[in-house]
Order: sequence, then C-alpha cells, then structure tokens
Amino acid sequence: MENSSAISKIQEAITRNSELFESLAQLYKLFGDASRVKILVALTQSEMCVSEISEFLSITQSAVSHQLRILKSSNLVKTRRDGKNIIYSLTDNHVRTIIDCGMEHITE
Amino acid sequence: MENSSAISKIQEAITRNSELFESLAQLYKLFGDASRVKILVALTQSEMCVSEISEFLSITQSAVSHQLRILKSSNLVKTRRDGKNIIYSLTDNHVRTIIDCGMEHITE
DNA sequence: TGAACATATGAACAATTGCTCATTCAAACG
DNA sequence: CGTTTGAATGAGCAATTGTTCATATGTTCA
Repeated sequence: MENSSAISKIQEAITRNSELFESLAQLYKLFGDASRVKILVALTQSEMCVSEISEFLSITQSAVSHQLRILKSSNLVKTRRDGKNIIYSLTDNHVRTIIDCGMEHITE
Repeated sequence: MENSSAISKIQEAITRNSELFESLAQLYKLFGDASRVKILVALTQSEMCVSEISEFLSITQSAVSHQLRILKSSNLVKTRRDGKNIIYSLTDNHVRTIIDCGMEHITE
C-alpha cells in the first residue's frame, strides 16, 4: 500500500511534531482520571485547600495530595499558603475551556 | 474544617453528577495516549484505512487495530468497508474541537 | 477453490497508575 | 518550646494499560 501525496503530508506533519503529540497526550492524561477531573472541576468554581477538596470529594487527604502534586508539576494548578492551609487554584483558564470542551461532547 | 455554603453547593453538584465526571475522565483517557492521539489527529485530516495509519505512524498493524477498536467502541471513529480495506473516519467534529482545545494549551 | 492481502483478536507481559498506610514536614498556637 | 493541625511524601500493592506475537477472520481475484 502506497501513500497518496496528501497523506504523505499528514505523515510528515505528524512525525515532525511527534513530541507535540506526546505532550498533547500527556495533557489529556491529566484529565483522564475521575479524581483529578473532579478536583479540576471543583477548582473551576473556587480556589480550595487540600482538606476541603478531600472532604467533599470523599477522597483521602493523601490521595488528593498525590493528585495535586501531579497537577501542580504539570502547571495546571498553583498554590499559595494561607496560615496552616495550602490553597490550590487553577493557573489559567485553559482548564475551564478543556473541561467545557469535553462536557459538550458528553452531553451532546 | 467545615464547608462554606458556596463550597457545599459545588460539592452537591459534583457528587450529584459523579457519573458525568467519570464519563468525562473516560473520554479524556482516550486522548491520553500518544498513539491514539496521533491516529485521531491523522483522521481529522482525512479518512484512512488501517494499513495507511499503521504505515505512516510507524505503529504495528496490530497495535493500530487494537487502538482503533477502543476508539470505535467509544464512538469516536466509525468504519466502512472498501474492498479489502476498512476505512476509518471520525464520527463527528467533537474530536477536532477537543484536539484544538488541547493544542491551544500546549502551544500557548 | 485457494493463494494473497487486510484486518481483528486473544494471550502474555512489562510498564504505568492510583490508591493506602505510615511517616515526615511545616506552620500555628497554647 | 511541645502539641496540634494541615499537607507532603515514600514504599508497597493491585489494577489497568499498551504492546507484541501468533493466529483467526474475511475479502478479493487468479
């Protein structure tokens, strides 16, 4: 089977941007877990500290922390300290957009 | 730590729509693999048969088939037969939108 | 019909993931 | 200070995932 010229171009584009798609997959992987998605959705509504998230998502504090670490190291969330609490919030609006995007597909 | 009323509402919304977020995570999981994302990106450009995809993504035919089965059973792609070939294409434009959405975040 | 080609599928396996449990770290406050 | 509280972290483990290899299914065409 041989490539048509059009397909060759796509192939070229894809192989040339291979790392780009790796990053894309990496990004979506972050949204590909129910706990993380819920955390992110929660944070689209309001910044929150770990214990709050933990409490109302009914996820262990430890589990939440682990997930937050992942989200933070991927720059999806950022933190600030407020007394004993660490307040988490979204770094930017992309998260909102991406979630909305997916929602639209689900609730078609 | 007690919930503020605002946070309680979010909690309520999230627990009430728990399966919704499960589906959302499930959807994003599909985009959370480099092979699958590449396949989907390729299909945003043109419908293609298995061997074409396999060839220019340099992924085994078997691996491609396995991934396509996942994508098909999730209704992200559909098939038609053309002689010996099975032609795969996107079921709708949501895939395009979602990919663009993620791209925008990556290439900020 | 049978050889050749395109695709699908199942078992097996390594790698990754997300959780729990125990512990540590760090700030607050008596 | 020492205790308490909130958060982070590491080890261990079970579950999930994506690939490969071998094989099966299905279609075309001589």
